[in-house]
Amino acid sequence: MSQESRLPARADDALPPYVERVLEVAELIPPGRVMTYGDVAEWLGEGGPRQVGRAMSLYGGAVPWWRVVRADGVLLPGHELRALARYRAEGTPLKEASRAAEGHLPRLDMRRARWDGGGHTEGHI
DNA sequence: AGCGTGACGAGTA
DNA sequence: ATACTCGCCACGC
Repeated sequence: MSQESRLPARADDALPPYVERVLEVAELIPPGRVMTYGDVAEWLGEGGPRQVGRAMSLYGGAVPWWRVVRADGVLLPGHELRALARYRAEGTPLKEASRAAEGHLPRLDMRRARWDGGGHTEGHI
């Protein structure tokens, strides 16, 4: 046929395959732990941190988005307080801001909070 | 087709 | 700790 029959594809049905994979990984992260965008990308074996970030920004609302974070532990801009409430409720390791940095929110203690998918690495869904 | 932008990351100064 | 550069890749204009 002349046109690649580019079907309209109902936007409310299936998300892009890559996005679905990203969201699944996000759901695997246990409470109290986090994974960086780069970790998720590496775990999937495809895409990069920015692609994971894009997927999360557009569709992350359906999963525990606060468990997918930046590698430097900075809280998600625009959602700092919402994320912080989650971390405190889950007991996620935080690094309190120093006195001198008053006004700054705490950052995640990546050394302790980072989760590598331990135990899950066999199935990858 | 180029160019700017972004829920990134690592490196350097 | 802050600022800036580069590499990365999908999107929108």
